[in-house]
Parts: sequence; structure tokens; C-alpha cells
Amino acid sequence: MRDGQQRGAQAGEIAARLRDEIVSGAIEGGARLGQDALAERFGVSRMPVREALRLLEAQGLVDVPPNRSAIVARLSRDDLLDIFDMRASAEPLALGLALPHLTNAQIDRAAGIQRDIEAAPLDRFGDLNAEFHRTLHAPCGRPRLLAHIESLNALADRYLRLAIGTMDHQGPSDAEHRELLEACRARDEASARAVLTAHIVRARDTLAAAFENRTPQSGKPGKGT
Amino acid sequence: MRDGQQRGAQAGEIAARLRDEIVSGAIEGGARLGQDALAERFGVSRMPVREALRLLEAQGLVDVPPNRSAIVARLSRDDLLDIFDMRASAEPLALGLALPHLTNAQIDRAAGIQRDIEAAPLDRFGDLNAEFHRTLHAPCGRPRLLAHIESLNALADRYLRLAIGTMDHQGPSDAEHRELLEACRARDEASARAVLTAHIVRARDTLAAAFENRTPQSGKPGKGT
DNA sequence: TTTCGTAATGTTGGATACAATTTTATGATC
DNA sequence: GATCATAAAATTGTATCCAACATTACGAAA
Repeated sequence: MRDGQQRGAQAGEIAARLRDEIVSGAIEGGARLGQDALAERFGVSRMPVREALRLLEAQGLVDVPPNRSAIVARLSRDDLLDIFDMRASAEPLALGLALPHLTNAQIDRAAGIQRDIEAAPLDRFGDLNAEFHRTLHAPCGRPRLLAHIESLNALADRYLRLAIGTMDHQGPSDAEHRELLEACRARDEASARAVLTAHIVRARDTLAAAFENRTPQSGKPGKGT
Repeated sequence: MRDGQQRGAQAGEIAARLRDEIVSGAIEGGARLGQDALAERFGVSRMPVREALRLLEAQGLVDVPPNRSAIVARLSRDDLLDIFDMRASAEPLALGLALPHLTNAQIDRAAGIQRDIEAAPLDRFGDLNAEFHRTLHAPCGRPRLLAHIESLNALADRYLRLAIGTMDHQGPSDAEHRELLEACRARDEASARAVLTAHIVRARDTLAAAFENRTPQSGKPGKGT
């Protein structure tokens, strides 16, 4: 970690790596993130670690209570609904704004990503799926909205990984993605928004059901690394 | 500043005071926020100042480029549209979710706030208006959604203050608030959402028009304190 | 005069050191 | 054995110090 990066980038780098581990489930909800342990692990002082934790807090992935160790945000059914309803509200907005500026080349690119999704292993679904939607949303030209959606996707991925493979999510998702591409090709905003909303709402309900039947994760703290 | 606060609260306190000054326009967009100057002004070291700047950055009120001084986010028409379209998407969602849990007492409280709005001086409109909407949204029980809306309102207030008084915003706004209260009393979700959406979209368009005719703020840096 | 390169100044990022708070461990008392 | 008070250890918050980067000032050359 020490070398090979610009001066003000340590916090961002640490945040990115922690984010990956939290989203992937390598670090479970409720785990303690001690500043000292993290600093030693990444070979830096506690200062960039603190900034990284603040970044993750702003994104909603960790909770940083005053004078106490940071805690990885716990998963809950209410939180899942909170996140996915926000997605169902924000993403169709971005798509609708992007549609008039969307080029056929961009739609083709999204279609290519969808082919990758159907061919690639399941553990890459999260990243590819985000890339698919990002391609369709980007032309909206709204930096704040896009950042908001990215942030929500990171939160949503934690729930997705819990359920992926356990339920029949992939089949319907692929079909909906193709429907979405068709609506985009036709530049049919109402249809595209409706398909996307239904896509997210169905994912929400599928994941909520899967979340209830999950193998209960160890509720105890679990010393963090 | 030194006394009268808990140990881990300096950053939050500083952030709150800076936020007020930015939102109220006391510090203009583009102003430099030097860590040293802020630390001296608040009578603390640069460390809590840095955290405060990160908080404000996460909220989108300042830009913190690496190795350079923080800058108060500049206002722009595109940014205004970005913010208000997100509000028009998020707030009706919160209202719709809150409506089934909304009590008559809460609606009465909102009506009381609306009476205050119509009586109070214009410079209190921002706070009271936020309180009015907060009262109606709170029962939705979605912490992330509510925090998102609060954050957007702080951003929106900057544009509101630019235009307040210059255009006929107050009249329509009061009427729309009363319409909204009626729809809530009738527990008519579709109507309430429609009224709120129109309320925000009209505000967006009014403020966008006012923004074009604004007295051009000094585009130069302006040493910030 | 303009432009480019270099030095001086100012400002931020990170490391170390210390103070305050929380947490855990210990022991006394019921 | 359980509970509460007290003390030790661990952990965070803040201050101070140094190094790296950026900006500005200055001067030389075209």
C-alpha cells in the first residue's frame, strides 16, 4: 500500500478496499473496525484510516459512534426496503433523463455487458450488473444523482450477495434487462422507466424473502481486522 | 467553542456552523476554506477542521481537491436541476410511505407550522419549510431516505435564498402546502404525491428562472474565513 | 513586453505524541 | 453465585511536528 500512489489518495484507497470486503461479505455486519488494527494492517498511521472510515460512514456502510470503535452496518429487512425503494425512485429518474441522450452505441455496449452477465460466473454478477445500469444512466449528466445511485448500489450489493444462488433471481433479471434494452432502443421513456421500476421492485421482494430464510449470521461482534 | 461540548463533537459543531454560513450565503460559492484559517477561527487544531470539511464534502456543500484548499461548491443551473429533480423523486416516496402512519395530530402540527410560515419573516422560510415537510415525512420510518432528503434540503436552501423575495414564490407555495395538508387529511396517497411533486417541480422552475436573472456573484476566489 | 524556468512561500497530508473516554478486568459485598 | 464499585487496559479524539505538493514571486532569456 505504501508506494505507488499519489499523496492524498491513501484514505480513498483504504476505503475502497474496506468497501470491497464489506460488500463481498468478507467482513460481516457488526464487526468492529478498530483504527489501530486497520492502520497496522494497511501499513499507515491512524489518520488516513479515520478518513476512510468517514467516507464509508457517509456511504452508509459503517457506523462511527463518537469515542467508540467503528462498526460495520448491520443488515436488516427494514434497511433492505429503505435502500431498494430509494433505488426504485432514483434509477428510473436517471434513466428517463438519460434516454434522450443515449446513443445506439451505448445501448449496444450495455447489451454486450448483459451477454457477459449471462456467461460470467455468479460472483461477478454484482459488478457487471452495476456496470450495465451505469452505462444506461451515465448520459443523464447529473453528477449528484449518479453518485447517489452508485452509493445505493454498493449498499444493495450486500443484500444481493446474501441471496445470489439461493433463489431464482438470475432468470427474471436477465429477461428484464433485455426488456429494458428493447425499451431503450425504441426510446420509449415511459416503458423503460416502468420496466426498470418493476425490475428493482421484484429484486427487492425476492431479496427480502431470501433475507428471511438466510442462515442467521453470527450476531456477536467478531473482532475485526 | 472550546468549552461546553463533548469530546468527539468538535468536528460536527464546526461542520454545522460552516453549513449554516454556506447555506445562508454568508460564505459564497468558490470561497476558499483554508484549514489553518478555520482552525484559528474556531480555536481548535486543524484536525477537527479536516473532519468537518469531509462531512460537508459528503453532503455536497464543499469540494475538497487533494493537496489543495477546500472550496465552497459553486452554484449552477445544472446543479439546481440535479438537486430539485432528486427531491421531486425522493420526497413523494417518503410522503407516500408515511401517509398510512400519519396521525391527525401530526397533520395538525404541520398545519401549525404552515401558519407560522405565513406569519414569520421571509428569512425564516427555509427552516420552517423544512420543518413542515419533515413533519409529514418522518413517519415513513426510513432513516436513509430521511437523511437523504435532509441533505438535499440543505443544498436546495442555497438556491432558495438566492431567489426568495425576488419572485412570486411564497403565494403559490402556501397554497400548495394547504393543498398538501388536505390530501393528507383525506389519506389520499395519489393526490398527496401528485401535489408534492408539482410543488417541488414548480419551485425548481421558479428558482431556475430566478437563477438566470440573479445579480452575478463575484466569480473570483475571495479569501474565505 | 512576454514567456519560461527556478526559487521562495504557503498549504495540505500523514506520522507521532498525549489526553480523554470507553471497555474490560478485578475484587469486594450482598 | 450475582452485582456493583473500582482500577487497569485498550481505543478514540486532538494537538503538534514534519514532509510533500501547490501556488506565487522573481528573474532571466527571447
